[in-house]
Amino acid sequence: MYKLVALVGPTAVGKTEISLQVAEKIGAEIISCDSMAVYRGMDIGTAKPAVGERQRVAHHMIDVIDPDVDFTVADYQRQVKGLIESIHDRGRLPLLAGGTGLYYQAVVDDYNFFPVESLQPIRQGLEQQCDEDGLSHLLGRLREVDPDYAAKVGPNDRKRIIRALEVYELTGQSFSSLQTNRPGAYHLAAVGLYLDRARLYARIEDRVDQMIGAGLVEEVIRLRSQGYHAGLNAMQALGYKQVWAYLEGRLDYEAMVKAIKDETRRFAKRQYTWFNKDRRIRWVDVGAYDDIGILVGKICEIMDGQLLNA
RNA sequence: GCCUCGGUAGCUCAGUUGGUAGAGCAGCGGACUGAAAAUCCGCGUGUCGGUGGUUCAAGUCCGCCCCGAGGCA
Repeated sequence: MYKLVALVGPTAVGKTEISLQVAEKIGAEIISCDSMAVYRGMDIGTAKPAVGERQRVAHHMIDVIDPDVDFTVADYQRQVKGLIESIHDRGRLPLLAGGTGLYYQAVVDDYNFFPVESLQPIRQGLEQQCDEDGLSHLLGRLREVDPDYAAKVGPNDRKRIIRALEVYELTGQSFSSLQTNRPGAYHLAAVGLYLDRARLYARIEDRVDQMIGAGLVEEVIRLRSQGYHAGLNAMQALGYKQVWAYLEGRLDYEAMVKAIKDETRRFAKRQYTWFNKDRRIRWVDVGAYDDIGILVGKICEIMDGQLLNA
């Protein structure tokens, strides 16, 4: 069984520098656990580690595809599984570092994703039916083929209702019956970086201002000139979505900046909600340390302890 | 000094002829298996500036005080 070390936490908590130092100290390679850092050309708004930082420690799952390519949690998991193996083969440790809860969970709990050919035509058909007959009609159909999931999903959760029907059409099996996992798939050591809301929110505001100062708007203009459009999944990323709205005249400049900050704060809150659920994560209060070296030492100590007990 | 307007949730404000208060934004809690930085669900969080009256009952009426903005001297 492979060892897997994870460092998670909300956006702007300081993951990048801490994870670099942890990786250097424990001899790890970093596997980015970030759904938006996979896209090339989206650098400023995703706060990717700088090129120099990526030379300090080997990084994976950053800049792996262009923004108009479909990329899913299943793609992510498949690639990361391979990386964990090859990193161990090199005699190093894999450090899963980031803030995308679903991607983290899909790896550490080894979610079961069945193989499918093409899902877009079926999904688009369902989208169209939803527009024509209404979402409640689709929910009614879901009740017939997967009553468990129909009872669980929110009646307005269009994405999940459509997805569940899509899975049924693809596999002939109910969505809920296919949702299996293996929580003990790795020897896991997981640390969460915590910072109280007041300080985290102040950091978020600063960072958004910095991103804009560093040319976030110009980055989106460049993506637009390269032919990418606002409807892409990649462009739903925080910051990018609001800049597009600004460029298309749907938000004025001030409202754009406010929207990015507001949405980023809410995102950080959702990240806490997600990671709080995983009881294996040991939380470290970043705000309690003035010296990052001591903080890193503490994190490594916790990780060592978890790996020994595994 | 006098006059006017204002002081209600974190912010901006609403609050009929008196019946212990509600909107937006912000915030908080939760869910989450192929879009996840996505998507969805739930929750008003309050010395109504202070104080003394009138009243069965005061955010609403009266007195005094405090604070802010403007006006007149």
